[in-house]
Amino acid sequence: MEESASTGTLGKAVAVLDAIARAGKPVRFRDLRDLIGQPPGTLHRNLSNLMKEGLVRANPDNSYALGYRLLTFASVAWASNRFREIAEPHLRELHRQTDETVHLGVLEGLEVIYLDKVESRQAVRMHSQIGKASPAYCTGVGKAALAMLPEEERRIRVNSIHFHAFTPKTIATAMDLEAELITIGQRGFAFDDEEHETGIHCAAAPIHSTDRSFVGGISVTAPSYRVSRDQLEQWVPLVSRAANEINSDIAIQLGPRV
Amino acid sequence: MEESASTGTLGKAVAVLDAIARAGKPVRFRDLRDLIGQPPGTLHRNLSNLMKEGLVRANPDNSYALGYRLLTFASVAWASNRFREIAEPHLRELHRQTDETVHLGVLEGLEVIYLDKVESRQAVRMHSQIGKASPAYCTGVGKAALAMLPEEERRIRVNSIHFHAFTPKTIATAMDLEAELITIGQRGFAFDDEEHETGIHCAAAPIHSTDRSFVGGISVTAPSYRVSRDQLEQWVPLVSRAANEINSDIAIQLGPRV
DNA sequence: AAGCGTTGTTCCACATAATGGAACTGCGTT
DNA sequence: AACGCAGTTCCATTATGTGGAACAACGCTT
Repeated sequence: MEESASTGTLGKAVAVLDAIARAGKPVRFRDLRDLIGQPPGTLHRNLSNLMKEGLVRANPDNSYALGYRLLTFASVAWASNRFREIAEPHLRELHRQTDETVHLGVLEGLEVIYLDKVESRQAVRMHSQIGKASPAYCTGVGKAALAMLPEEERRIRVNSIHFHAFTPKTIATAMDLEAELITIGQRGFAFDDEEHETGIHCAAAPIHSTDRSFVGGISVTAPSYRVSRDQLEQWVPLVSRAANEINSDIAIQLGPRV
Repeated sequence: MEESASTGTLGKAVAVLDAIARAGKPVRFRDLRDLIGQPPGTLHRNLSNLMKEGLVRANPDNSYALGYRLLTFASVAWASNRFREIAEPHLRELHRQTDETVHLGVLEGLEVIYLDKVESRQAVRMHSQIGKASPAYCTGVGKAALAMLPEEERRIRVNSIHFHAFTPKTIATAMDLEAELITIGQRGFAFDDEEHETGIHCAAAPIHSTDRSFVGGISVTAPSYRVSRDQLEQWVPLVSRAANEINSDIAIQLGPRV
């Protein structure tokens, strides 16, 4: 009963996009060939088609980068996203209350994708993180979101994670994560205690559509040297309240049917 | 000698993405079917594949929206873009000098895609416009960029434009645009005199890679009621200087070969 | 509440488009 | 100048997408 049939031709094209994205810089033909193992003829045609569609861009030195059309698609995806729109005022309020960086993220497979961000120091480019994907198992938003999944679904996902210890405090086994998620599910909020990046911790709370087809979370993030664990814990009610308000706004605005 | 072969399967998948993007809001199956004319079976499979790849997302009410993975691709595309990176300090400087909104855009076919923006009033969401596509023929950046194309290429593009008079001042014929572009090419800068949106005008200057495989521009935009045409003209040297500095930085940093 | 029209889903014989090995081109290197 | 490798083109084979039609699910009307 294997249901996950391949996406055929499309999957191969997306694999090319993904390889370029993972590289994080322009890649040459040969590097791509090694990364995804497509024979030269096939890869060449894929790139050629992607370029015609504006999804890939060739530099004059025969290196390839992601195309500008992806920006346009993302711009629309972002602007027309209801969850983000509904959450926005609550992010601002939470930021006003804490004066620290507030994130909104959504769970996509095993990753959290950040949909929005409000940060104290506007000097840093605001959109630098929008769209960024991070592992769910070592981020506050990610753990809060995972904890909201139905038990069966949660277990499947947890068991397919490839753990990497980003810091000494990273939860690095399925068993530990499972235990942590149960705790988070019970108390309704999560911490990231320097699990992704040393010196950065956060408090997070889950948000979700009523049918949980969409799960995500919000968080308040701060450097450990400036904000104590105690302070973080004192913010939990604020974070939880914001999350609850978002949840209820979602339930109201997207209808009980959703 | 028709060279523009179709992109086959990929093209049809992208047509679906494009239709959803154009709608600017979640669309239902039937609407998509009408928009792109794919038979139900085909459309259903395309959507199914796009969803498996995370490029499309289904709402519980059977409407489809662009997927979160597009945000991630765009995030990488934006962060790893050298032109944007090189231009950034010059945008900031131009903003400092004028205290008005500064744009960086790149020409993609017949459209300008905005890569960056620095605006005076930070109250408005900064990334609201990043990735946005606008017609080239009625924007300052677009006209400046078109004017930099080799004559033959420019004429081909101008002749394939479908003009729409957004305002009474919009240039709406290929002949008028051609004349305007020649003028712009000679003097080295462009204005948008309320041609896209009544009450908004701007001064722009072209930027380009040395081989002109990439053309774009920067602009200073302001509402007419607050900034006079005279003021705009006085800013032209600043805009031109910033553009020239970007051009020379590009030439240096991306190498004479590029 | 039943029936009907609309909307979305599945299936399968067929046609088309993708595949990839191999031969080729051209650029950079010694 | 000749070598080697990155990148490109070609084409017979094969896998994949195609779309009509039959089917299922939903919601709206009577």
